[in-house]
Amino acid sequence: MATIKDVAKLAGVSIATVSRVINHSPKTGESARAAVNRAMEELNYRPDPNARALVSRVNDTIGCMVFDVADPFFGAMVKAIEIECRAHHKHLLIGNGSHDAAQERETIELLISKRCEALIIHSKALSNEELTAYAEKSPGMIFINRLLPELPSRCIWLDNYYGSYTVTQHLIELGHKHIACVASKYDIEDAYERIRGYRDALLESGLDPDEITVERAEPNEEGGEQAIQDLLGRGMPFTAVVAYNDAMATGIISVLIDNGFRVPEDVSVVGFDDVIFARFSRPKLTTMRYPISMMATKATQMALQLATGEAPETTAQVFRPVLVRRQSSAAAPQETR
Amino acid sequence: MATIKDVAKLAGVSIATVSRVINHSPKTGESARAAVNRAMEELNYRPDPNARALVSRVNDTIGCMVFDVADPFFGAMVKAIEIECRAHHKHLLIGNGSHDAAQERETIELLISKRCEALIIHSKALSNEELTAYAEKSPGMIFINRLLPELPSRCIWLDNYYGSYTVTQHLIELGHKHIACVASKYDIEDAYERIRGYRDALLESGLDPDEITVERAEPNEEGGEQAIQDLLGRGMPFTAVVAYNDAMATGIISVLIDNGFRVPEDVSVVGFDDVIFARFSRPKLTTMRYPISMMATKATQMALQLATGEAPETTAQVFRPVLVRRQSSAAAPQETR
DNA sequence: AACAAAAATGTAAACGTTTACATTTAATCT
DNA sequence: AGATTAAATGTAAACGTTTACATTTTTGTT
Repeated sequence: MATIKDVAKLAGVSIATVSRVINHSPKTGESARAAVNRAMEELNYRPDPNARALVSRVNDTIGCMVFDVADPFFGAMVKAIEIECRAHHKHLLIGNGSHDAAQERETIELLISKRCEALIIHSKALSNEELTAYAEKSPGMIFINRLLPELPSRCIWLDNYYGSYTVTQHLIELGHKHIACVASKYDIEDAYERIRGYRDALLESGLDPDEITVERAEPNEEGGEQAIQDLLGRGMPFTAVVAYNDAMATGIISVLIDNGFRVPEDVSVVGFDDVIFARFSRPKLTTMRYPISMMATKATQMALQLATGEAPETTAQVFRPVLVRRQSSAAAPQETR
Repeated sequence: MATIKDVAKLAGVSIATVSRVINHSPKTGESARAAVNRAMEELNYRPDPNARALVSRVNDTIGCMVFDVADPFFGAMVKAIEIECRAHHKHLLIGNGSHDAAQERETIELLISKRCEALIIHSKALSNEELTAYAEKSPGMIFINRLLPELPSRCIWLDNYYGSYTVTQHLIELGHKHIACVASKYDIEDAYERIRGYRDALLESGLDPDEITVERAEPNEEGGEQAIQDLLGRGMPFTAVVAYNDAMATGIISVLIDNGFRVPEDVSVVGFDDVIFARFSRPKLTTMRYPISMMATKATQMALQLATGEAPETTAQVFRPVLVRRQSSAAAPQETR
């Protein structure tokens, strides 16, 4: 592979001039610039990013850790980051966290040792303390879907409480009195917040506190199936279910239909996230739209600003989900069962 | 950030010794090794990957281009690659192609100029010639879902013809006589192959060639919706639809149900790919499973072998999809309509 | 035409590693 | 003990860039 020296020789100039042409320095002459460009073209020259990064300390790379790239939610997140990176001519390095503390740690360390300029981290398994420690060492690190009390300006956060409260409220307005909640079994803050939103909505509308029913499971389709089976098995008389996310909602609906319930005529089911397939499941899912693309775009911009030394925000960026009414929620059935 | 010199000084040895310890060279003494490790620990030292790559010419990075990370199919693909990378302690650089020739070119160039050791490319928009030219310059480049006539040993390919033939055959066995095909509108080989498989299955079972009906659209949910609307509008009396992929199948089912058809009682619909949500749509999709994870894993292994100079395969690796029977296909209705 | 100022170019020293080769130290053999 | 060999360590040169500083060339002024 051709080096800067080859280009310099062919163009009949010094390597410094070549470097200046490459970097669009204003102090290069017209003729030299043309000769260098021709030589670069002819040799199919590409600057070695390693050598460049070694001296200039920038490598145009931003790193990203997500729970699982194969999950549509994170797919949307990565896509938004990729688009923003492309716009800034940055490259995107990616790793999965898999909700495993060891793996998250390994992935973050990897990204750091790669000297990424900016880092966008979606951590589920690591403690606030550990993440705060990382952030203090890495100036361009931003957390998405996390709210670190020590470092709010580095965080992008969703108002989960509001979301869960709103969607529960929606069901209450439809006349439902027996509303169950199917939550994630993991001990992370958004899970708590969503349970809290559900609970408060119920309480504030004067429903019997005994109606509060929370079933927890793995936050995917199988988890949804399992949770609803448990609920059904317990003989709870619910007419609506607030699910932790769309995947769980899908599993819940699946089991419900298999057991002879109609959705939404007999039971309403609402999701959370509004992932790509929420629109195409049957019935189409009523859900809270998690503005993950916007959030990821914002995260990338913030991370990039941090990397260039600007202090973009002084406070946490919190986004609000919005209710998307589709077909899986409807008025409560008459109390005849 | 600490450098190797700092470590050397603190450990009281030369930088060469530190380097040997880092790289687990066998010729280091016990005591020196201990001292160096202690110093590295104390300084929280991490070797600069740029400097390392500059001299040793390896940067432990593999690059990957897909159509769209947010698409579940590619999510699964990227995940498999990521797992394989992790196992080999490689980092994963990623870019979208977006089915746009200019963007694909830009992304590939980016990956090449980053000096990735291995490259896994899923190109839709670039010609065989252009891809072959890239591959000849980049020793570690592997193509997935592409069959380059000049470079079969660099390709991982799915037998699309077989898949489409098989699933059409499945419908024929169920007694269907009026089977429509909804294909991708893009002029890429797998689209052709799938149409060919559908057509041959029909022909070989002695069905009237006039029954061959191919509607082409964007290969996503909207495209499926649109294609089936057109078909419905034309008043074709079909009882089954072979869709290009699961997303289109989902859109097709959606419109069909909205128009009062029952799936599969009135119309059977089959997909292709078996993406994550095929199992959770209603009715569950009968589809051909595209073994994308296996293929991506194989691609990564091949790319890595190529990068280390081994010539792993001499012929194209072709995989076969397998029929997954679920609920969206059933026996043809009696001929009473 | 001579000179100053501005513009263009070149020289050489970094950047943080790896590694061939030289040197020192330790171990083994006579 | 001295010679020989093996093991451990050090020295210094590369890798391909960027960039401060020095030098040359061009332009403009008188």
